[in-house]
Amino acid sequence: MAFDTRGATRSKPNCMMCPAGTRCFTGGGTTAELGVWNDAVQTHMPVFPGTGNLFAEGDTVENVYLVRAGCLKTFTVDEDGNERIRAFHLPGDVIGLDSLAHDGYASSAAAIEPSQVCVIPRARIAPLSGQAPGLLLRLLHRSSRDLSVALALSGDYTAEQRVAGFLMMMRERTGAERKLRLPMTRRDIGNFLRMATETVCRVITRLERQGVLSSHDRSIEIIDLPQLTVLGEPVGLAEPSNRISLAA
Amino acid sequence: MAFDTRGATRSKPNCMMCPAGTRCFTGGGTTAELGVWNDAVQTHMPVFPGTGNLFAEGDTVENVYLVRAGCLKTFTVDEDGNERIRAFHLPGDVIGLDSLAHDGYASSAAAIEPSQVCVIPRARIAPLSGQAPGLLLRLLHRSSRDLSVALALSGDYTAEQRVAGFLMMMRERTGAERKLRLPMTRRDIGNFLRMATETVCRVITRLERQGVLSSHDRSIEIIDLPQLTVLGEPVGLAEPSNRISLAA
DNA sequence: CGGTTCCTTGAGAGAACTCAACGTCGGTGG
DNA sequence: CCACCGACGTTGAGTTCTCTCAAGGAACCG
Repeated sequence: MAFDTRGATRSKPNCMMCPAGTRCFTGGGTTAELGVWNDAVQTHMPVFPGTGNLFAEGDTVENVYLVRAGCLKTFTVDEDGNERIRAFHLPGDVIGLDSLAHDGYASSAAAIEPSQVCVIPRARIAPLSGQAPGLLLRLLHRSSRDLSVALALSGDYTAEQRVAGFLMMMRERTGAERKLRLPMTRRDIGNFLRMATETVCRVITRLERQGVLSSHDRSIEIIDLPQLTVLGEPVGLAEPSNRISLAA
Repeated sequence: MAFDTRGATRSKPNCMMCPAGTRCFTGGGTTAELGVWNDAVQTHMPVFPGTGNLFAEGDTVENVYLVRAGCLKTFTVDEDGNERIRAFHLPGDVIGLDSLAHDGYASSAAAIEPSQVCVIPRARIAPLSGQAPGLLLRLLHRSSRDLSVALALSGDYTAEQRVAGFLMMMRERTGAERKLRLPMTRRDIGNFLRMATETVCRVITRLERQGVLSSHDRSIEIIDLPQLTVLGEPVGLAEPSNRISLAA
C-alpha cells in the first residue's frame, strides 16, 4: 500500500484520481455518472486502527462511506462483549448503505489498517435514482453482497473449505492474480469464518504443506489455484453476485 | 389440526373466516385494509406433501402466497442434490415476497403437512402501496424475518443452543404457551439447523432428562421456559423482528 | 403382512476447540 | 541502547463436540 493517508485530510475528492480506481463500484459507469457521483461525495477522510469506530451500531445514520484505500471491518458486539465480524470492506466497497432504511447503523465499523473513506451524506443517495439510476443499481448490487456472504457462512463447511473460500474471495475482491496481502489478523479471519484463530493457522499450514499455497504472515501466494477453487467453491464466498439472496 | 383441506379447493377466500386468524400479517390492520387485502387475494388452494412443489427455484414469479393453514418449507437444492431448508412457513406467513424483484423464485416451496395457501398475483402487490401502505409495510416486515434467521444460523452455536432457539422460535410463531406441535420431521429440523438428525434427537432427549421439556414424537411440552430461554436466546431465532438485519 | 419412514439410542471416528508454550516483531521506557 | 511488554503467528497435546455408521422399535400404508 504505497498510498499515504497522512497528507489527505478531509479534502474534496476527485474520483478520477482515486486510488481505488476501477475497483470502485462506479467502475463501468459513464463519465456523466462519475460526475454525478463525484458531486454526491462530500469529503474524504483518513481512518486509523485503534482510534475508535468510524460509526457504532445504533448511531444515527448520517453518511454512507466508500472505501478509498485500506481496509475496514463491520461488526456487532453481543451482550457478552464478543465481537462478531460481519464483513471486510476493501477499496471500492460501500459501507452503511443497508442502514439507510433504518434509524441506526446495523453494525459498527472500524479500520483494520490505515484507510481512507469517502463520505456521502445520506440525503444525497435518494436523488441518484433520478440523476443516475444505473449508478444506484450498481450500488444496491454491491450492498447485497454481504447478504450472500451471511448465507454462505451459514452452511456447514469444514475449516479448510471456509479458509479456501475466504482466500478465493479475497483474491477476487482485490483483483489479485496469485499474490495476496491479507490486511486482517488471523484472529479477525477466524472471527469472520466462525472458527478458532489456531484453526486458521493450522489450515493455512496444511494447505502450505499440500502445495496449494505458500504463506509468510499476511502474505499469501496461491500456488495451485484449481485446487484452492475445488476446496473453496462450495462455500460460495467468491462471486457472490451470482448467488441467490434469501429464502422466499 | 382440525382444519379440513379437502373441502376447500380454489374458492375465493374471506379473510374474516381465515383459520390463520390473528396470526396473519394483516392482524392489527384496519377493517379497510383487510378489505383491500381480501380483494388482492385471488383464490386459496390446498397443498399436500409429496405431491410436488408449490413452485420451484427459478420458476417465473407469478404469485405470492400466504399460508392459511398447515406448514410449508422453502429450500434450495445444491449441485450435489442436497436439500437446504431456508425457512419454515406457518399460518399467516408470506412466501415468495422477496422474489418479486427477481425473474425467478429464489427457492423452492413445498408443503410438509396438508396445508392451504392464499394466492396473490404479483401484479396486485404494487398497488397496495397506494391503497394500503401500512399493509405493505407489515408485509415487508414479515419478509425480512428470514434474513434475520439466516444471520442467526450463521453464528457458531452448539447443537443445544440451536435446538433451544428453534423451539423458542416455534413457540413464539405459533403463539403457543407451553405445548408445541412440530409439523416437521427431525430430519427437516436438522437440515434447517445444519446438524445431523441424530444430534437433534439426542439434544431433545438430553433436554428432556434435564427437565427442560417433555417430548413425545412431534409433541413438545416446555417445562422450564426460563431455562430454555437461557439456552436458546443467544442464537436469536426468536423475536427476529428486533434483530438487526445485516452488515453495513 | 411386508415395506417404508420416522424416531431413538449406542459405539466409534474425526474435526475443531481449549489450554499451553514459544518465537517474532514493534513500541516504550528506563 | 537494551530490557520489557503486548500483540500476533505458530505448533503441540489433550478434550469435547458432533458426525457417521449401525441397529432396533413404532407408526403408517398398500
